[in-house]
Amino acid sequence: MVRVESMRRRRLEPDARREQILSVAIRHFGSRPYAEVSTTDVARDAGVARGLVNHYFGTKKDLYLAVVRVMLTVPEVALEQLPEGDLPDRVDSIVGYFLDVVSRHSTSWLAATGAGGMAGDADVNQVIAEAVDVAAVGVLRAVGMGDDPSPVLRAMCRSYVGLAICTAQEWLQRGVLTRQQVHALLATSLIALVEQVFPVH
Amino acid sequence: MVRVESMRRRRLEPDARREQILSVAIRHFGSRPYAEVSTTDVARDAGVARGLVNHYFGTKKDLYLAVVRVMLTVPEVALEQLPEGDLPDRVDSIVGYFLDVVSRHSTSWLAATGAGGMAGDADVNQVIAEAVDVAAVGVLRAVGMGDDPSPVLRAMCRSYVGLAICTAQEWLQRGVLTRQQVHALLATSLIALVEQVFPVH
DNA sequence: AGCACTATTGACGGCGTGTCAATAAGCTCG
DNA sequence: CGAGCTTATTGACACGCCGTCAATAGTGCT
Repeated sequence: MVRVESMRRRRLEPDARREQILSVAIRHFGSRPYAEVSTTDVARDAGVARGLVNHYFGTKKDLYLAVVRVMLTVPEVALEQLPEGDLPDRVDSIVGYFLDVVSRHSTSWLAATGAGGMAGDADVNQVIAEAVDVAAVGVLRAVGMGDDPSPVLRAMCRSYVGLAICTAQEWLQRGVLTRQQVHALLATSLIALVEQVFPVH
Repeated sequence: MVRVESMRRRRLEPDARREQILSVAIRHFGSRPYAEVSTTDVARDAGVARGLVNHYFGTKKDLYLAVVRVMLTVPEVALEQLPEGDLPDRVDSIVGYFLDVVSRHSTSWLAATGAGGMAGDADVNQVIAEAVDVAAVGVLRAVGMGDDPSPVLRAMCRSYVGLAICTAQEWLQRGVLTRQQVHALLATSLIALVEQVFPVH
């Protein structure tokens, strides 16, 4: 059952080989927890010696970091849409867009965010923290407090992004909340923050 | 430099030995990420053969689960205080109590919650999810919607607990927010949820 | 003192990981 | 077309950590 290509060594461009291994790693880390994925599995599925994985992505954790980066950079793309209208409309659009993105590729997104921490590992936390921060500034721009936000404003908005992540996890993993309920919760929370908490500082 | 007691075997009651090993494990897992803690370290610091750790707590993950359970059961104690007064007063008291508990033993709490996931491990997630759920029903009781809350109400309040956890992490790990700002954010968010989102369902 | 119970040990086998010299695939040039 | 060179790729090595289990030795009891 082994392919003929795997009998003979195939020599690929470094970029192509790296991309191929990365895709296999994404599939594995997306469906199983970190500890249950071995670099041997990834190498075997990629039809490649295990040492090559270490050659392209140093350690196993580095490979995992690359995977998480790919999984989290997906939502960044279409934040360029500038919603017009008053505050409730803009909030509705940004919340709806977030729920769209999250529910589309829910499994990988859940794997990336649910991996939040990997038992307190510093590097993984930093990658997720950066993604949360860019999402926070995106939210700030969407609600009209965009240009050059203060550090405290950014921090508060990071907290809101944390709420959004937790609520989306609650929505997707357990089935108890409907999308409408999730939407209402996130929208009214954001409006309350923008109107009552953010202006004070 | 080795203690005289460690030269000779010491025989302890199972409960005492288990407690001793657990305390050492708490110290280690509280200061280092999961992967960087070996059962060899724990056993050596406890002055005990490594096999004994496996004998009391089956696998390494089971030991870690016991540690996380201890770290998370701390906040449950004094939720029995029933704050009287109108909604803002009750919200203020519950938020202040939460921030007190969290800031008191911040390191272990951060280790337990920041471990949120351990890279998607099912068992660890379930332990944290249970702690979040009991916190959610505590919040619901504190705000007066306590008796027999519906599943959707519990789910929404779990989301709010997620916001509280993320905000506390933001507060304790980075230093950008003050306690007053964190308090205001959590209080107004909870009030908005109670007044505008919860009643609809 | 001798004995039985059991807490405790130490070694064994296995797995996963990171490293590094050796190998061969594919391109270039005579 | 063949020799040579670059380098992508391999395979084996050593190390560390984990779970298991029979063997060992504390400790109380008769």
